[in-house]
Amino acid sequence: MRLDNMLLAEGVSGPEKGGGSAAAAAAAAASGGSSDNSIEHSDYRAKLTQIRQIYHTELEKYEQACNEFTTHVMNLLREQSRTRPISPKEIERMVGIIHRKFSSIQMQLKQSTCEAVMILRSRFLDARRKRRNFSKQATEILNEYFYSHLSNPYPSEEAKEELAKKCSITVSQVSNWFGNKRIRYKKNIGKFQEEANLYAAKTAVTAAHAVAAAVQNNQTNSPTTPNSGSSGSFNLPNSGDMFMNMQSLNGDSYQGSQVGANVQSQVDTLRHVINQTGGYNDGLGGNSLYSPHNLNANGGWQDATTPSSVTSPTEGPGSVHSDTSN
DNA sequence: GGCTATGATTCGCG
DNA sequence: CGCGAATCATAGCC
Repeated sequence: MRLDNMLLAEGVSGPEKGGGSAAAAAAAAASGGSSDNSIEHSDYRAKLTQIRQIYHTELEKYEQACNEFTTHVMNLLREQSRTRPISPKEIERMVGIIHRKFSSIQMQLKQSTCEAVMILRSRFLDARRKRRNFSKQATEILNEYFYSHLSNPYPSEEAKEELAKKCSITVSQVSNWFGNKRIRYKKNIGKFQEEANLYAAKTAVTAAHAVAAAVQNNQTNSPTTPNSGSSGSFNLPNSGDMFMNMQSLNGDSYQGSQVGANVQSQVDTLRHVINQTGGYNDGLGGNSLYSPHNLNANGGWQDATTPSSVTSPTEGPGSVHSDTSN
């Protein structure tokens, strides 16, 4: 019945140890997915093997006991047959009773084995149980990308792969990370300000000089439209660089012509840097070009359409307590 | 032990 | 299908 099927599927019953491990591996692979983490799987397999061994030894024991008991009863009946007549029917009936009893015991064994397997599966296959924080290096790389693409923190499939490779995590983990990051950043920009500054400064070191000229040009050329500088509306137009959109690839592989494409993101970087240098932190007044507050206001990707519960418990994101280090 | 940070999952939406 | 939002469950810190 069903128990049998399940045990067979899990590689517990069925072929013995020789092919058993293969069956177990197949089961693990089938349920777990790809050959992602061999460590987990080998662990899982080991545990499964253990269960299988217990199951088989118990099963054997029961069978043996059943046989012994049957022969014992038979002997008893034979002895009794000397004193009273015993029909073959009666013997058959006795044997039947014994077998039924033992098979019900076997049933219980199977059931408990199934339970054990289920627990094992939930323990090992539920990824949430084995959550591990990414390495410091990995989060650093991810953060670098995130903050240097703050205007559009949606890495392309290629970029995700690249990041995944760099961080030695899977692409879906990268997606998860960015999903979490975006939402958590948006939820409380103030909390991430420090981090943003940190990474912005870090990337700025490498990127700023490459783009600074371009940005300055951009700004000096259009002093009348500060909003264009604020670049808040990343989600939309971005007109220019949308067409060239090549900001992905490696995040910082710019070949001459790409500079334009990267300007947008670099503006973010610079904004943070400027912020850090304490230039505009008092901009709360309203015309602060680069305050994240402003950024928030003009509907970027983090356009918080639901200000309801946010009401930043901390000070507003605008009040960046820049450590006035300069 | 409670708290926060964080990775993963789930669900609804377009 | 990718994303946002809510949620779960563990890690790590005090």
